[in-house]
Amino acid sequence: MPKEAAGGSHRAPPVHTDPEEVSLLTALSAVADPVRITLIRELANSADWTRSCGSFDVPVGKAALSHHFSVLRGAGLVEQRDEGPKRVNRLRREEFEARFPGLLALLLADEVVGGAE
Amino acid sequence: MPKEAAGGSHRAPPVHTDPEEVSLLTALSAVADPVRITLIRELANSADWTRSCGSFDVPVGKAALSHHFSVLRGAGLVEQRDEGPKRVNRLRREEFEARFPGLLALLLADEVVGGAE
DNA sequence: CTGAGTGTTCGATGGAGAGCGAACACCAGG
DNA sequence: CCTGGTGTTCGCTCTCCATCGAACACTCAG
Repeated sequence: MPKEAAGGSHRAPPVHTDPEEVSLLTALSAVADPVRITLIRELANSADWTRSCGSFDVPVGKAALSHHFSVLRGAGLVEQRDEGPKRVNRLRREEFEARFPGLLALLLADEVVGGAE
Repeated sequence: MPKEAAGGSHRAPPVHTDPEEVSLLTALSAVADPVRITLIRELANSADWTRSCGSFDVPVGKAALSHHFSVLRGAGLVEQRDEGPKRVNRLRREEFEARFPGLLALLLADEVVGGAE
């Protein structure tokens, strides 16, 4: 299936989902994963649009990482923008908080204790 | 093996987990399931100790149902007590709220409200 | 004691999704 | 142009878990 280039890579606009359109189950499922929790926390500790997808310290390959970001976008948790060859991220704090009050705070509040912070 | 001998007509005691000892991931995983969400909601709309396990309207057999209650106990969400041949339930509102503030409210708040369905 | 009702456990099955490697597409820089 | 860095997609594997049917355990009412 020789497919045309078009839909291929990260030059195509990232598909975003509005938090308002996200079901509760989708949000909970997105958030019930250790890797994604780590991503959200690291993202929360960084300024908006400063973290590229590859700059996160998680023990998975980039294929899985790309999948995780796709899930986070689908849950309305993360917004992405292309910046040169990189794709930078932003946590949708207020929008997500408006749809699921307290959930994001819960994820960040339960930070791992043990020093580096 | 020391067994509760004479006169002791006791069934296997339900194993409960204190919400304080529950990890965030465990709680989120427990809650990220449609059947268990239904159970929690129905339980929230009933008085404590008034609902037996079989009295819930969910489209699963009793084997699966028993498993779901086991998960809910393990997440510190539900407390059970044997009452005659039945096992009646209670939602651990305050205790769970203390450990995961806002989470229970989120589950109940989203009841029939429209997001994307 | 016997039978009905209730819930748990066991074994097996099916599907969802998390993971990887490789191939591909895009961008910036030499 | 070609190269290195970045991220997405595809095909595949593998593990986890939700589910069921059947067997078992227990309590209560006749």
